[in-house]
Amino acid sequence: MASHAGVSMTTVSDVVNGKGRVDPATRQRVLDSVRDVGWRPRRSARALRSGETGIFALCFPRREHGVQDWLLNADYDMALVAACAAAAVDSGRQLLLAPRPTDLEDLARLDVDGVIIADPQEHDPALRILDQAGIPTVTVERDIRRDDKWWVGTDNTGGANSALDHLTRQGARRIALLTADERWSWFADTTAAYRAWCADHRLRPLVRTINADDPRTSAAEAVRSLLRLKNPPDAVLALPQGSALGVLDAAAAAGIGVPDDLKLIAGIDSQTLMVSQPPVTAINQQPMRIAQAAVALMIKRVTGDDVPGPTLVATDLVVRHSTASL
Amino acid sequence: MASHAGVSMTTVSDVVNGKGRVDPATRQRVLDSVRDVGWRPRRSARALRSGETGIFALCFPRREHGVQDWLLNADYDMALVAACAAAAVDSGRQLLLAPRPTDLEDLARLDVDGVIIADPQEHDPALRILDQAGIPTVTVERDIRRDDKWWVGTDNTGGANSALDHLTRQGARRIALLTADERWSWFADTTAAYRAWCADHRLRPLVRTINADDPRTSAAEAVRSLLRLKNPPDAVLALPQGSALGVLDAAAAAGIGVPDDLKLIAGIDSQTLMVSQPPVTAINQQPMRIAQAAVALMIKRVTGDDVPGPTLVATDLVVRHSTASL
DNA sequence: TTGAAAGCGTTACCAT
DNA sequence: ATGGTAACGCTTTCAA
Repeated sequence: MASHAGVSMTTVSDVVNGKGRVDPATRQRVLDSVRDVGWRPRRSARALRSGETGIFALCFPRREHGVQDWLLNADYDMALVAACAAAAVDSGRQLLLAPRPTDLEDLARLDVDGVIIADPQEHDPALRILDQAGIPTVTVERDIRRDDKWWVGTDNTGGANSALDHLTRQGARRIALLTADERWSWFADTTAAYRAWCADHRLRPLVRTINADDPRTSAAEAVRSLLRLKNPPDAVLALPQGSALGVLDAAAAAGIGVPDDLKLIAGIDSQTLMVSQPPVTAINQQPMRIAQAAVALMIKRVTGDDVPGPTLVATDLVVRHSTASL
Repeated sequence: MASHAGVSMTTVSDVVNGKGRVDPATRQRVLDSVRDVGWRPRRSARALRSGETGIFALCFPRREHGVQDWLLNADYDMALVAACAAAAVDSGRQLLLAPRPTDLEDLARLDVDGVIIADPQEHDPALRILDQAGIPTVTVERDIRRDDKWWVGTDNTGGANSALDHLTRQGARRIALLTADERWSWFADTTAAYRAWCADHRLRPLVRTINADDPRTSAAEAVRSLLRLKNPPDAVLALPQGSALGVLDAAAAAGIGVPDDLKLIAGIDSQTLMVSQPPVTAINQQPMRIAQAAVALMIKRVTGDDVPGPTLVATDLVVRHSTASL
């Protein structure tokens, strides 16, 4: 390449990196050669030289069923992935999709500038390994056992409050919560917010923990039992992805009308909730904003900027027919 | 690292690469040092040396609205991404998510062993650039203007035939097709298959091209006009993602019962079709198998193996209530 | 069984 | 304004 243009490697490097010290004529000659030869810089060589790969990794939890289903099949995850990739590209970087690193072997493969961990579990082992290896990490949602400011998360408390207030405004007097495994901050924080809200309003909390791996069926079961209470709920906040459909199933089976006899809000939005009968009001967790915030935070972390604390992203209540007042 | 273990770089390299020539004792000593020092090989250095990055890129079309929505919001794409990533990892590689390269700048950033192009358009410019740069490429679905065997695709013809046969078996006599821009092979091939099937069955084809960017509304409009025909269809095969819901909308608005008066099959499956009223029979395009095939093909391409021709993946008809017979 | 040295492509530094 | 050289961390080749 250098020889084709009749200049030194240094000059080529200066030209492609826009260093001002090259003579305009030389500069043009080099650029022409670059086009002619079809030359392009090798990322690996640059990475080796600079110590930076220009790549962030996004790691989803591994499911137990096998590698096939790393990613939850939720609309939320799709938006998160797409927006992370877009944000990475906007910053001149790229996004690698990887499974959670579980051992040093995995780490060896994962030669990136930073790792974004989606939905960390309590004491997430991947985080321990990454910390140990000194790889900059940012989590999407927080590891509930980790004291750390490098995370971006949904404002679960605000989301819960706006949902509960909305239900109250629509006439609900006894609101049940369907939650799941509290090792995830989403469930833990929202449940805490729900209890606090109930205390504020002098209401008795009505919480059922369901199985997030089989949300529809287990939500339906939970609602069936709730409806048999002597003082049954007139509204449900159904957190886990997919659980709202189970609530609809149970209501339909019991001849309970939604929203007339039972109002319903889903804790996370998805396309199915727009199509269901009736369409279900949902908390939009703003995956795109979360993704942008995560990448922005990662950039701060790798460039050495400090941050005062975690980033909270406000939710947005998408009102649909399942919470219409009569 | 080498000095910590008291051996040469060569030996370290041989140990971590499992070359058999090292003495077991030495080997163990090196492994211990690796653990102690927390050393891990740098991918960039290996890549520089070997010329292989161990990374494949998956490039989705850019939408016009901005970088935010590269990925279509379909379940199909989600599954494709996840399964490509999984397949890449299974082969010891990793998957990078990138926008379509549009110029040489983009290519410079994209230092990967191969690029998987999802849903190429007619004469996709990204393919031209990649070919020009000599970067191995595989497409998911085929560029209809490209004569090439390095693609994996859905068996659109088989899918169309099984859908049409199923409709016929369920009593349909006049089947309409909703398709879209035939620059995509999916629409082009399925439409051709539909016409051939009609010819075989001595039926007059009834085709409407709708706007895939606004599928629900434009499908509803198309169906509304179809229902006004003197000889209206009693079944619809609605190809574009989301169009089946528009068909349901139009039918409901016109007081036409599905499946009683109008049977419906969606050309691509999604979660919403399981929830809609009624649930809609759909062609499962097997995104996971497509993804596995794409990565497998890419591996063949980069390792120099030849292939006889493109890979076709069979579809699977998921029967739901919208095609029940009376 | 092990080691020394060259070289992958790039950029920083020091010379000219 | 430009060039030479070293160095980034690894693997391959050749030598001991």
